[in-house]
Amino acid sequence: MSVDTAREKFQAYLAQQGLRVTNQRLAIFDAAFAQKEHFTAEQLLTRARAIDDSVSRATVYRTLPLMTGSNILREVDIGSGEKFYMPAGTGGTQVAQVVCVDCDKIFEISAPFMEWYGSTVSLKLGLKPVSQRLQVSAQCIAFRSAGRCPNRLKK
Amino acid sequence: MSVDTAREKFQAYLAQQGLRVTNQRLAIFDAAFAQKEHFTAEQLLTRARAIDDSVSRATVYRTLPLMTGSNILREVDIGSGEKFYMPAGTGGTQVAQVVCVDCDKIFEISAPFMEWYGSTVSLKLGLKPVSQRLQVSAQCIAFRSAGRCPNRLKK
DNA sequence: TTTCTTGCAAAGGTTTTGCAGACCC
DNA sequence: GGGTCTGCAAAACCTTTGCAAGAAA
Repeated sequence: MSVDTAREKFQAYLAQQGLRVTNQRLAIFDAAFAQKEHFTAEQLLTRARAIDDSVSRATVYRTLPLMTGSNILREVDIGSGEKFYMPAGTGGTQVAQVVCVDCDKIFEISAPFMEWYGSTVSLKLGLKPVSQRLQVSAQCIAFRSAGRCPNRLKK
Repeated sequence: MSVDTAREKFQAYLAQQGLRVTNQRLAIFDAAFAQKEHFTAEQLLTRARAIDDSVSRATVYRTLPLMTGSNILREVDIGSGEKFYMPAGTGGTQVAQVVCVDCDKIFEISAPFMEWYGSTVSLKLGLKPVSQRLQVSAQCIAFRSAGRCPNRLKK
C-alpha cells in the first residue's frame, strides 16, 4: 500500500466518522509513514513535531486509534510496556513477529499458515476466531556470536 | 507438575541463586498454586495475604520473577494493561491462548504444531527461536448468543 | 452556533524502586 | 557483621481524560 493510498484511506475513514482532517492529524500521518521501521508513540510524537511543532502528545495518542481503525497502521504489542506501530502492509496477509530476547528488535515475517492455527485452536474450544498473533522470542545473530546485541537498550 | 514438585523446584531455584526461603515467598507460592485459573498480581496479593497478612505488594512483584524464572509459573500477556500468571504445565508443551474479545477470559490449549513454526523462522531469518506464543482473539459462546459475556469486566 | 479539536496538566493503572529497619547465617 | 529481605511510600512508566480555549463547518 502506497503512502498516497494510505492517506486516502485515512481521510476517507475520518470523513466517514464525521471527523476532520486537521493539520495535526496530517502531520502525525506523515510522521508515521516517513519510514518503515516499527515506532513507539513517543517516537511518533517527536517526528510529528518536526513537521508541525504544535502537535501534542495527547493528539498523538488520540490519533493512533484512528490510524489503526482505518487499517493503515498495525499495532504490535510485544509485552514490553510500550506498544509499537508500523504501516500496515498490503491487506490480508498474516504476519508474525519475531523479537530478539536481548535487543528487542522486532522482525516481521509472513505467516500465512497462522490463519489455520487460529481456526484449529478455536474449533477445539467452540469459539469463533476474530484475530490472532504469533510471537516468537529468539536470539538474533549478533547475540549468538557476541553474547549481547549491539543495539541493546535494556540495563 | 504437582504442587510439591513445583515447591521443590522453587526452593532449589532460590538456593541456587543464594536467596532465602522466607514465609512471605512461601505464602505467595501457596497462593499461586492454590488454584488453576489465571490470576493477576493484585489477585495474588489478596490471596497471599489471606495466608500471611504481612505480605506486601512489593514482595509479590519481587517474587513473581522468581517464580517465572524457576519455570513454575508462566506469564501470559494479552495486551490488556495487566499481566496474568498461571502455574506452568508439564514441561515442553507448546500452549496457545485464546482470549474472548468481550470478557477477556483466557482459554489455554495445547498447540503442538507450533513447534514446527520455530524451524520455519530459523530458516527464514537465521534466528534461533527461544519460545513462541500464539494468541487468538475470539468470540466465546456466551458472547455469540447473548451479544455480551456474563463475566465481562470492561466498561 | 454547533460540533469537533486541541494542548495542557492531571489522573489512571500497573509495576518498580529507594530506603530504613528487620532478619538470617 | 555482612548479606538478604521486607513494607511502606514514592516514583516511574505509558496511556487516558477533563477541561477550557480554539477552529472549522
